[in-house]
Amino acid sequence: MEIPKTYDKNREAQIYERWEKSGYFRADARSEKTPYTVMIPPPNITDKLHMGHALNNTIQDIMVRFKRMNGYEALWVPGTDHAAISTEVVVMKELAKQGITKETLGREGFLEKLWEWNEIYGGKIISQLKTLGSSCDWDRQRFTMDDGLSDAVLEAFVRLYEEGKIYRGERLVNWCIKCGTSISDAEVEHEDRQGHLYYFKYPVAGTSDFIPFATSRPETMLGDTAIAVSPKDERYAHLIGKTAIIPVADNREIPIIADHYVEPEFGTGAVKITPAHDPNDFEVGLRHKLPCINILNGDGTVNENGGKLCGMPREAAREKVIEAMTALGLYIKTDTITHAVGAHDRCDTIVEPLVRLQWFVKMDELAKPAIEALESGRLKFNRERFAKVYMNWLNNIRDWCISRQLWWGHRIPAYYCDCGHVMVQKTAPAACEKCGAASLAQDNDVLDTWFSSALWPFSTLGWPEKTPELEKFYPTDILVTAQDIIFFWVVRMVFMGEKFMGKTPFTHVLINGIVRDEQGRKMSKTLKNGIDPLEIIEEFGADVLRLMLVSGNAIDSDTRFFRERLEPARNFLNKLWNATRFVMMNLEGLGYRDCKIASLDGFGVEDRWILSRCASLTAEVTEKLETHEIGLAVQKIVDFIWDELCDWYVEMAKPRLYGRESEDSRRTAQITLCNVLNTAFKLLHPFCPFITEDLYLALGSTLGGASDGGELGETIMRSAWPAVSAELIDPSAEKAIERVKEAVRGIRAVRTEKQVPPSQKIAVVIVPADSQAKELFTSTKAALALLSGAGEVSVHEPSAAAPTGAVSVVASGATIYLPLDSLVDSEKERARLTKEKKRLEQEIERIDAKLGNEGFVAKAPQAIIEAEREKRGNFAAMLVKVEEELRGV
RNA sequence: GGGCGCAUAGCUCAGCUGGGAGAGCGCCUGCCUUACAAGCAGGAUGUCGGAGGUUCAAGUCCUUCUGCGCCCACCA
Repeated sequence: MEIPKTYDKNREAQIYERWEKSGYFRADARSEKTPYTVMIPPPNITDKLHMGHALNNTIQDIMVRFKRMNGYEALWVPGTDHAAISTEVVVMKELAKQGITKETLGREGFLEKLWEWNEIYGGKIISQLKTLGSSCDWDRQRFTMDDGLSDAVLEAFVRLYEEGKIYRGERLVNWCIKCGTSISDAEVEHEDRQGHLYYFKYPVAGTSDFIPFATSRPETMLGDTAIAVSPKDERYAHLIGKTAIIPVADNREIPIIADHYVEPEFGTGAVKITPAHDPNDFEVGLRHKLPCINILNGDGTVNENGGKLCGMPREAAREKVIEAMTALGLYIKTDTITHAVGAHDRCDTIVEPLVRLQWFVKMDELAKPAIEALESGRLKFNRERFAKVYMNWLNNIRDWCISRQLWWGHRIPAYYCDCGHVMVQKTAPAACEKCGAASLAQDNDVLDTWFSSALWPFSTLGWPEKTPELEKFYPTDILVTAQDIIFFWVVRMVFMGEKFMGKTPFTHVLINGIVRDEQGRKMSKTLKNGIDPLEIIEEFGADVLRLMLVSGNAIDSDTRFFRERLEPARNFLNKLWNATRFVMMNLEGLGYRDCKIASLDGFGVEDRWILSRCASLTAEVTEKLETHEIGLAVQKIVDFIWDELCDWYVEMAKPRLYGRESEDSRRTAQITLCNVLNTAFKLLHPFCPFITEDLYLALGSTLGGASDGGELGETIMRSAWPAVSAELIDPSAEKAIERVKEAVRGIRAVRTEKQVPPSQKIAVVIVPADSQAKELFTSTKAALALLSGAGEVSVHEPSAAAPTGAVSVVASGATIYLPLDSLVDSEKERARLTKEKKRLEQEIERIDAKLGNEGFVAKAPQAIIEAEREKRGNFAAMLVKVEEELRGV
């Protein structure tokens, strides 16, 4: 049988295609099995997927595949997000290259372009997810703007409106002058920037007095409607109630008021109040019933309220105001300060607070069940600190501005009549229900993209229809996402889920870290440091990428992407490939059609050892996956396969496989290898789905195409997860093999020290510590010989005398003699044994100190104390042997 | 202003509920041993950031300091 020496990664595509064709990814709403549901965080159709998506989707796939093999009706719903503003910006940029603007195309024409874009990028994303191996149920693929989800959005909007939880009002919103739309608080990024703090003074009407103040935005003087001072501030007490004059605004007079918002220590202790352009001032304005003068247009230019400055951009207007005030002798000074300014997260333009008529979701009542969900434990985060982030946001939540002055998105279902009546309903009304007029205008705005994603866990299952899917698969089990969208998305899904479904949309939130570049920077388009997952998959295969992404990192911490980190992953898969290849080459004459083990009769101690280790591994990996400790789970699998299985057991089995021992022993080695490999394939399958499928099927067909209820049958992904077989766990076999390993390591070390080449087979004499050890070394003689490069191994009686002219190695179960004749140098032997003696004495001393400590003996757990005593006994016995040897040298 | 994270071998990082410091890469030595040189065997390397504390026992828990990084926030 010809099997290539390395795994062919190009087979991944075929394997995926077969899975898809066979319907293995489908979940059935009518199944009797317990559901396990995961909703993909729908990637934005702005671009193809990046490395962060690769990690995020790998984690989801691991959980889904794990649960599917565990007998759950596992459903992973895939889909994409229209990403309102982000996509609109990207498409506008593309169109600009052709000299087209959205205005020239008109609303209809522009939306057509966006749907075309969606065809291309939505498709790319889906094909990337498939390349990665994602086992999504593609029959259920959704898009946030498809008909069903759009209907859900309308339904949610109308219901919230009817309950008074959505309202329209003039509020101060974050306005992006570049995008020409309002944005939510969450979309504003604060950063410290250098700026100026300008000091001016206004004359106080009817007096010769002036009131000084500081501002970082002088142009807003045009919209000032008061000057506020602290009620406790004696300096200005006499001015309260008087009016100040704004010379640059046609000498408009504004009241001087007292408000606790003012900090007397900052600036001059007096603050100009511009309710239309500052959130604090807006609040002050409400308290004092001040007028609100909006001085800016949506594009950032000064409007008609700015008088002579009308039409001027905000920066230019600022200069003009400063000039004018200086000319009037009302300028005092300028300080340089660093202060936090808000910028739009999509375009980095400084956000302008503006009063606008917008739609809002009233958050106070909606937030309560979301807070309660976490407090009651219905909702859990993988790390406590993420729960804190979630809580902090909810406890300080403000109303959510949901209207956006864009075209790409769900258009707000509000219809306006000239008579002033407003109708909010799912379908356009034929006429005004109040005055009967037929000419109605729909609201021009669309909804914040997160409004539709907030409904994702149930809108994807058919809500508001009562579908069997919704009944079966909601609520979902786990949400895997990154920390940066806890407020944007996680919080909102929770309160919408609580609101419309009466249930928390998921029980576990698994926050994964960010994939950074090798310098630890975030991968971004501007830095051009992004790495395309497809390129990596092309070169190494999806299994290698997946393995690398989840290895060697805690799931919640950020990880750096190095190409060098791919190699260990590739090497490991190559190791597994070759180990399997080796086993398959040695299966001749087995005569079994599967690899089940009914009884351990006739199995060697090394067989029982590896089966025991494999059973422990199964238990550990299962437990780690249940608790979402993915990195720890995969590490255990890799260590087991490479170290215990390949480096020890396979080597130990060789003499038996090569037919140098009995036919029965060969068969038990074969069956053990098949059994352990089969388990290893399954445990590794969620992480590396392709290679494990290939090997599982190859091993199955070598055994004769066994078909016993799916085992080694048609696909690994629908096979049963290995059962945790407690009966296979055998501490005595594990202890025994540890003794053999210790002996082998001792011999190898001596060989290296004496520079005996591997080709030189040396004789080994073993004097076991007791009769049990004698039996052990007798039965593993051939394996030990192979592992230590020995020509002949003879096991003597426990009481046998030491051979002369030999190097001795004292191990736990035996003293081993290597008759190396000419190589033996008694000086060196004495030194070596003395060193060993010292080491043992130190160990014993350390344990004695511990056991001599009253506190330890009184308070430490019994098992810990016992283990220390046992170790001491072992060291003491070895010390006696070493001293004996020392006397003989 | 508030909150959080990180600091462990030359590098990148594991180390879950406290019980004798680990992996990969790199480095040194020797090997093409009939599965694998993408490999095998042997080896060197750490006051687990500093200082206190709790405990029989601290990389692990508490306090504090230092240095990086992140998030939230309306000081004009």
